[in-house]
Amino acid sequence: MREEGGAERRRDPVATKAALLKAAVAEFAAKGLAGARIDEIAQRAGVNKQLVYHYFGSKDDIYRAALEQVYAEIREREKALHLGDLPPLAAMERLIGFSFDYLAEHPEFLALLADENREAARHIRGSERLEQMHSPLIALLKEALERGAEEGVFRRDLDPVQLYISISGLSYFFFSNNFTLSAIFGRSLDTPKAVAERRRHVIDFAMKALRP
Amino acid sequence: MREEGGAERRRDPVATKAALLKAAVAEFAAKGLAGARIDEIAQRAGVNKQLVYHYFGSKDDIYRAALEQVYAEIREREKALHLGDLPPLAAMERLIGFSFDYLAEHPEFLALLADENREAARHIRGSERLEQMHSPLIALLKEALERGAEEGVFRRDLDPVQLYISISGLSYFFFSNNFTLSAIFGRSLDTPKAVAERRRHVIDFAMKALRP
Amino acid sequence: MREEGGAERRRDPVATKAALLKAAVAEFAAKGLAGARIDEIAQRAGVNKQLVYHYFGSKDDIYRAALEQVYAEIREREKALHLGDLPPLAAMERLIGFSFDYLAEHPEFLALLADENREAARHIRGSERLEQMHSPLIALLKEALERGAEEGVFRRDLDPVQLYISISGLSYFFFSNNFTLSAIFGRSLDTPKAVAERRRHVIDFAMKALRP
Amino acid sequence: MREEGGAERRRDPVATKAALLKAAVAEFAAKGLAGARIDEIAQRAGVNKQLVYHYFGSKDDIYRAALEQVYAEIREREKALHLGDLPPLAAMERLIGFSFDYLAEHPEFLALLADENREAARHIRGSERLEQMHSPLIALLKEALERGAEEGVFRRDLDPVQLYISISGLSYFFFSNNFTLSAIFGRSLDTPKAVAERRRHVIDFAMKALRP
DNA sequence: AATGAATGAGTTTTCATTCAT
DNA sequence: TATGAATGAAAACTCATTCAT
Repeated sequence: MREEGGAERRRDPVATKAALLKAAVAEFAAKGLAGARIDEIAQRAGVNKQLVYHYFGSKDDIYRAALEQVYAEIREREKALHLGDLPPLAAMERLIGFSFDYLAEHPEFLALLADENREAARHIRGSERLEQMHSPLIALLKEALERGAEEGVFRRDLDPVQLYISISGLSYFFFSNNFTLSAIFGRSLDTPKAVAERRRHVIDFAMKALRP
Repeated sequence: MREEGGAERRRDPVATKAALLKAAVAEFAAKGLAGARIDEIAQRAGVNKQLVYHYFGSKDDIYRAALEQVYAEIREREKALHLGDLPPLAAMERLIGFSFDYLAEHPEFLALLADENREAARHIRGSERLEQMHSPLIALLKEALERGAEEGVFRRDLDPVQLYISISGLSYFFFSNNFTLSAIFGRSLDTPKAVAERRRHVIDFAMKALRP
Repeated sequence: MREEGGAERRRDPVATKAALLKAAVAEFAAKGLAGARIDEIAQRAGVNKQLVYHYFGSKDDIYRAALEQVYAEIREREKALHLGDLPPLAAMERLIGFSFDYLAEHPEFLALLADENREAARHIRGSERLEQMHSPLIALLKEALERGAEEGVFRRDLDPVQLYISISGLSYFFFSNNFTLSAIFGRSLDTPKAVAERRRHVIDFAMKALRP
Repeated sequence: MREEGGAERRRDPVATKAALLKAAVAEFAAKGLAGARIDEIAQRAGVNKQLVYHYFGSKDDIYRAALEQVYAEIREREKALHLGDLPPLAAMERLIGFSFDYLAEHPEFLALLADENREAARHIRGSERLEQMHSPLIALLKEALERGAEEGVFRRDLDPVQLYISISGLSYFFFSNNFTLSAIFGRSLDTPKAVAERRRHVIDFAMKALRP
């Protein structure tokens, strides 16, 4: 009864660290870097506050670790899409759908990025690890674009990075600003129906834009 | 002998309040609601901290005021576009370009929205004032879409709200996540050249998607 | 009953600051810089802890202020001796006696200096104010030595700074190390009798050393 | 595979304890009792923090051990002077010179004593061991004074304990307050030249004071 | 209207110490 | 003997807010 979730854990550094990281992602996503409380992270993880310092060093350090964690997770999932094995149109549609679904299911990812950007990405700027982590994705996209152009189903003049930003942006803005958009348009955008509708629109919109 | 320097502004409520609001927008944009400091806002405005309470009531209250302020500004600018007076294609292109340019020039707008969304828009949710402020925009967009469909230059099946979100998203994500995108792609996206390039891509991408 | 000493004091910045400084001298003397507690200083002064930060900035800053305070006090007292108006032998004896008595009555002065020296005087190093404060004393001593040499009662080859250090040292060490000396010699050196005995010894010892 | 580097010292209690004690002397001298960190002591000694508790019991206990250690060292050195074998004048001069040189070379001795005195010598008060350790020194001094008085080179009325305190004080104050003295007199007292000059002054001053 | 003084409740971080192996 | 994990109690410092003028 002393812990919120997870097995009985005493003197299990690996589990402790993982629990802290998970709790940190949740807390930072919910309140941002400034609003998050170390106390709360420790409590969510069911351990003593000092362990945050023992394992991570400082609030900034565990924040950085949380960021790397969520990036690693999404990249992991993208890798599992096996885009290279699909025909260009199918690959593109799967990627767009995945981008949408991932953001729908991982609001904490969005929240962490938003905060990090306000601080000009000072925690991850210049991280070679993150850069290497993302280059395969761009390579895959590039290859799909080329194959599609070959087959005559895609335009020839698309930059894969710009395309990635566009695909992400169509979904991202809907989720990141879901509440303010709902407020200014007086229309609930977080219902399952509204989400499904948006999903269709995004795929359709992007695919149309790729036509030659 | 009773004052030290700076512009004469003692006993000028209107100017004081405006100065506080401007300072608040800057401070909240830079640090978020939790990270912002009342002290700092007062200092930026060159007045005593207590006046924040005098004029606005509380931190949350001045935050809400800052939000309404930035929304009012962008809507003001959109109104000045006179989209209704242009042919559909031109109107659409102007709107897309404006959305891009406004975000480029008003990073504080982005920053405020990001924070408000993490808190589920609790400060502006249900604000009828904001809703009314935005309905003319949607009406204009709807009308442009209809005219364009009539002329055969736009698809028929587009929802103006979805389209607005898509147009905004293509620009928004680029700016809101400019720093993290730069970091993961190892490519500076905040140079004038990168911004101009993105602008071209966004207009081109969106216009292509609207084709019948 | 809410304050330890001093008059009722609300919204009296000068009195508040003075009370804090007095409390700081006592606390730092008793526990050293590292051992002193800001909380305790505020409590001793009967005010809120935050006022320490309001008026002084930080723990180090109020520590520096406490040091300057005790130096100012001793110099004030030395000035009141009017050594220049006395014949050389009398002037010297009065100075030696004063040095002894002041340390006897101001253990906090010793304690503060001890701590500051362990930190290589980092708080006062290079303080022009302190240097200027002390130069008149050395000038007076120099003049007394010269007059005494003229009259044939003092040796000719004495450096006033060295002499000052010697005079101070004979008293200082007795007080600064009173407890450890008592412990290793198994002899209480803090009784009135022991102090009086030491006083006689110091004056006698120093005056003998000055003979030509 | 179980150790990372450094000298072989696993399972060598004597060496471990000595390393801890040496590290403790350095740490306590540098930061005082309150400012010293158990963690730091362990790290300086290259062992686990828990061993401090294993071998010494608590922070106070290892502090006490450090104090006894430095006292034992200086007494050891004094014993090696063989003052009893020298003629009175030579013995006295050697003792004065030694007192000066030892303090010059052992700043940690001074630093430890200063802290212990602020706490009224609570760690060593009543230590019979220390008292016995020091009585031979006083006996030697007494005997030298008597022999000198016999020979007519020293005054007759000197108490050996007072004399010891005076001799020590002349050197001690110079070193213990070297930094604050440098600051208030605007004159570097820690250069080799200044130290040599002070050494001459101290010996000269004390020897002059002993003349009949 | 405007100010500076003052406060209480936090917040990150530190640290001596104990536990489990 | 030796280690790293874990803890509870505090410490410096912060901050939104209220008070008195």
